[in-house]
Formats: sequence, C-alpha cells, structure tokens
Amino acid sequence: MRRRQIGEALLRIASTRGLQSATMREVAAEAGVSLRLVQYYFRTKEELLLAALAYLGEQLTARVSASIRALGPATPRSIVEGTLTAILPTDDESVRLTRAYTGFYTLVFSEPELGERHGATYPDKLESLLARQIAAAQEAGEVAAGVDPALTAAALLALTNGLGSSVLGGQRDGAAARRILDDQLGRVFL
Amino acid sequence: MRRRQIGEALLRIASTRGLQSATMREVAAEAGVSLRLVQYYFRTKEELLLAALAYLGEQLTARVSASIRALGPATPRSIVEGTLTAILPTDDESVRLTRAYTGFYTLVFSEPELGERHGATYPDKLESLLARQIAAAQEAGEVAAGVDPALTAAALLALTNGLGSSVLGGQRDGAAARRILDDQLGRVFL
DNA sequence: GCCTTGATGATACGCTCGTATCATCAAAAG
DNA sequence: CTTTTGATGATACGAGCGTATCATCAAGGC
Repeated sequence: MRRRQIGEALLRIASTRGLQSATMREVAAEAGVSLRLVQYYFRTKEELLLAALAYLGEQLTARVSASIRALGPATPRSIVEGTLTAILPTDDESVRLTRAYTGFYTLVFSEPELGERHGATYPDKLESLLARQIAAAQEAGEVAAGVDPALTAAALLALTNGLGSSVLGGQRDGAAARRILDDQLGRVFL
Repeated sequence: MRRRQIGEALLRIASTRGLQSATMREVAAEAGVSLRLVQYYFRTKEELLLAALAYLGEQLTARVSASIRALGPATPRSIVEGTLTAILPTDDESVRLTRAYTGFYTLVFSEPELGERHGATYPDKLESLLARQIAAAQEAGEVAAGVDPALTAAALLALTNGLGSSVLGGQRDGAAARRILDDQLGRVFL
C-alpha cells in the first residue's frame, strides 16, 4: 500500500541520514511520490512518524523471533541470546534498525507527546521477557543461584543498548560488541 | 566571561528542552543577552556548540574526579565505582550532564563534522582507564582470574551508558539503575 | 450520461532558522 | 578634542519547514 511505501521511505531516511532529515519533502522524494501525496495519506507529520514507528516495531519483533529461531531449539539461554544479539547492530539490517530506533528514541526526549501516543513500553516488555527466561534457566540449574533474574535481565538489556550506541558511534565494530556481550552471557549462564 | 555565560546557557537549554531547541535566539534569551551578542562572541553556531561541548567536558571530568574522591582512598575499585556512578544520572547534576551529553552524542550522528572537529575520544579514554584499574585489582586478587579486564571495562561502561539512557527515557529512576550497576560491580569485584 | 469521490499535481502561506547588515555608543589612545 | 575600536542594538534576508488551498482527472454508482 501507499502508506507503507511512504512509511518505509521515512525509515530508510532515518537509518541513513537521520530522523531529523526526514522532512515531508525528503520522504516524498525518497518514496518517489509528490509532497501532496504524503500529506494525503498522512494528514500531519506526527501521523507519519507514528505509522513509521509501528512499521519499525514490526520489523524489530520479526528480527528478534527470527534470531531466536535461528539458534535452534528454544531454550531459555537461546531465547536470551537470540533476543540480545538480534538487537545488537552487527549486520546491515540490525544497523539500519538500531539507527532508526535510536532516532525515534531520542526524538521522544524532545517531543514527549509522541511517546505517549504510542505507548512505548517496548523495552519493558523485552526486559520482563528476559527476566522470565533467566528465572527459568535458574530453576533448571543453568544459572547460578545467587543471580537476581530481574536485575540481571535489566543489566543485559542495558548492556546491549549501550554496546549498540558505541557501535553506532563508531567506537567499535559489531564483532567487538558481540564478543563483549558473549563474554557477559557466559558469566550469567553456567 | 561572556563566552562562558552564553555557552552555559546553551548547556542549560540542552539539558532541559533538548539540544535541538538550542537555537541562537533561545540561547540569547536564556543567557539574558541579545541575539547580536551571541553572534558577536560566536561567529557561527558550530563555534558555539564546540565551545559548549568543551565546557561540558570540563564539568564531566570534574564530576568524575569529585566522585572518585568522595569514595575515600583511591583503590582500583573505588576508582571504577566512582567513575561509573558519576556518569549514571542519579541526582540533578548528573541528569543535567547526561542529558546534555547524549544531546551532543546524537547530534554527531547527523553532523559528523562536529565530532571530527572535537576529537571525541572521551569514551575511549574512560574505557582504557577502567580497564587499567580492573587489571590492577586483578593483580591484587580483588578480581577473579578468569576476568578479561578490557572486555569487562567495555561492558561496565556500556552498561552504565545503557542504564543512563533508560533513566533519561523514564523507564526507571536513578536509584534502580544504581542497584543494577552495584549488582554487576559486585560480580566483578570479589 | 452525469456526478460523486478518491487520487494526484502545482503552488502558496506563515513561521523559524542561521546569518548578515547597518547604526550607535562608551571608553581608551593619540 | 578627536579618533579608533570593541560592544551592543534593531532589523533584514534567504532558505527550509509543516501545512493549506485550488485545480485536475479517472473510475464507479445511480
């Protein structure tokens, strides 16, 4: 559909030139349509941003589940590892997704209404999912008894986000970030 | 001096309304001077941003050393802990600094020239400092032998940055972030 | 066959931005 | 006393932004 085509164009701009370059005119050019058409399908820019954010969410969850599936049978560890490595910007697709996502994340800092209108509980859901898997692994004896699942899940997710920022900032590449994450995962899971 | 007064005004805006609201006119109003005066002391906006970034760096390093000093005698662990907790947005000052810093950090994503003109090796310096302290603690037997100082330093710093983002994003408060960080520190240091 | 309606184009409006220009004025220098 | 120079004010300019307006046109319902 036209809406999707335009929304994807915005995401493409957000992951290359940055979300602040995603003006109505730029989005129209990127999508190969006229400015009028963008306005026709999205009455306001906020509407367009919200739609694009929804598309991004779809792609993100699709990537996470694909990454979990790629790690073989679903064990607590494979779920945790698959989730975190899917988020880490290691290949082209994850770099694109992470770039676009952080663009929206920082945008919400200056336009809090956008976040409210979206219900951005995405990180919280991920975190509780991870905590449940760690708790399950702990019951199965794959995680040391002294580990607090909630604290550890939060730490792993924050670590992954921080590593992602450092990769996007050019401080290290995806492989190095992956090594750091794997090292920490190896300290959580026995 | 006038330059400092104006630069601090920009930082104040960056830490409250966000860096993208720091227009020349807003900075002038915040500093209580005319637009012309801002232009007089900073010929271009980039010059102003660079100067403000330098001021921010000063404040950041000052806070880090104060936080290390506050933890008593300088041991490897107190240095690591002081550095990381100084960065974490737990009180008003650190929230201000972190907000402003992430503002600049994300700005560099869209204007890479700004980062080049500043030599933003700040995170790398912090990371190697932490790695040295962890290695020293390891030699003193305060850190398990199986720990890789470089990987662990990177992980702790990325964790702290990720926690900072989550605090700024309203996902948790500074105290909760502090608990997560302390938990991880307790797993590194015996 | 007309007429409504959804889709598309061209263009304009009002605003804010960074920057530039012109004028003024106090104080220091000669 | 005059002149120079650094500091300050008022205002303008051109560009880009989101949004709005007006016109056109193809297709489907009656």
